[in-house]
Amino acid sequence: MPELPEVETVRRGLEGVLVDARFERVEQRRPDLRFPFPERFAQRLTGQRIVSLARRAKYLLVHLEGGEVLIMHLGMSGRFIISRPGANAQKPGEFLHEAGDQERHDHVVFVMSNRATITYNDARRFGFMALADARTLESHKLMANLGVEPLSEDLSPEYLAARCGCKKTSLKAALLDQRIVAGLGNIYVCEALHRARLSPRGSAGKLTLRSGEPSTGARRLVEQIKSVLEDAIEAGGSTLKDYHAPEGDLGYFQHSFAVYGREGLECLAPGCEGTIRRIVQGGRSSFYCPRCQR
DNA sequence: AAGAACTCCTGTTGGC
DNA sequence: TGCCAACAGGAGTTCT
Repeated sequence: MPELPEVETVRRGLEGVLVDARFERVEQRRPDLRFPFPERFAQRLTGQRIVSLARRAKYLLVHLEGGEVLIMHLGMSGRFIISRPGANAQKPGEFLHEAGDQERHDHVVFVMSNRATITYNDARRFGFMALADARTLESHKLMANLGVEPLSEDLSPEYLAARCGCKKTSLKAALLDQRIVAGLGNIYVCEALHRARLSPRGSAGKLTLRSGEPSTGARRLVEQIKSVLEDAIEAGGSTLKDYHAPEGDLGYFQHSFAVYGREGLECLAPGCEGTIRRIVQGGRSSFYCPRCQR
């Protein structure tokens, strides 16, 4: 589910309860998520103090005092629920059915030294957790092939043109490729392409001029990738289905979608009177306006 | 060897 | 109301 803005929102929500606290008890309720948990997962975390909580692409990176890093990916449906003693006190018998239904997918429970409890819930189990040595984190197989962070200076028109220039694939597929730009997903690729007035069906190679310079489209695209991600983070991410930030706050960027999920509705670009279409690329929906996105 | 198709899993939604 | 197919924010693996 979560793309970069949602993961960043989760990171901010967890930072306050995690950093400087210790894992007092870790309850791993099944042997695997998408992949098996690391060997002795709970034992390796228990007693460790958390030094910092970072994000790389769609990964959360929990730096531990002992030199290991807990790497977590939320997949499509992963979420964290923070609870503190005394908060959300429920009357006996109230909401028991709903609580039980949700608990079915509570796969890991972290009990912290500050009394906060953080529960990882993931219905589809496409998420996963791994442990890595902090000294070699960059070369860990999950990190090694990631492309640039879209909100850093590393994502420039020159970089994007260089990485896409030789590609035969579509612009949509190139932007979803985490080895080129790390952290974009289906929603924000659709939205960034619309803001940049580029069709998802266009070829990635067109971002590069014959001279090797970035095209004007490439310059617009880089600018709009950054702006859509910044706007979404500002809004606390997007809430679809029942996703929410760890403290239960709902993001509201979904109200700002110009194309995603808007098939058949009017294009919101000023002066454009096109109609949003949905096509399938690589088995996934692309929403775009055939009139203003070329 | 790039690019597309397939795969994992469960829940929700929309059409009949 | 019920049933069933289509679809969902990801990405590693397997094909062509």
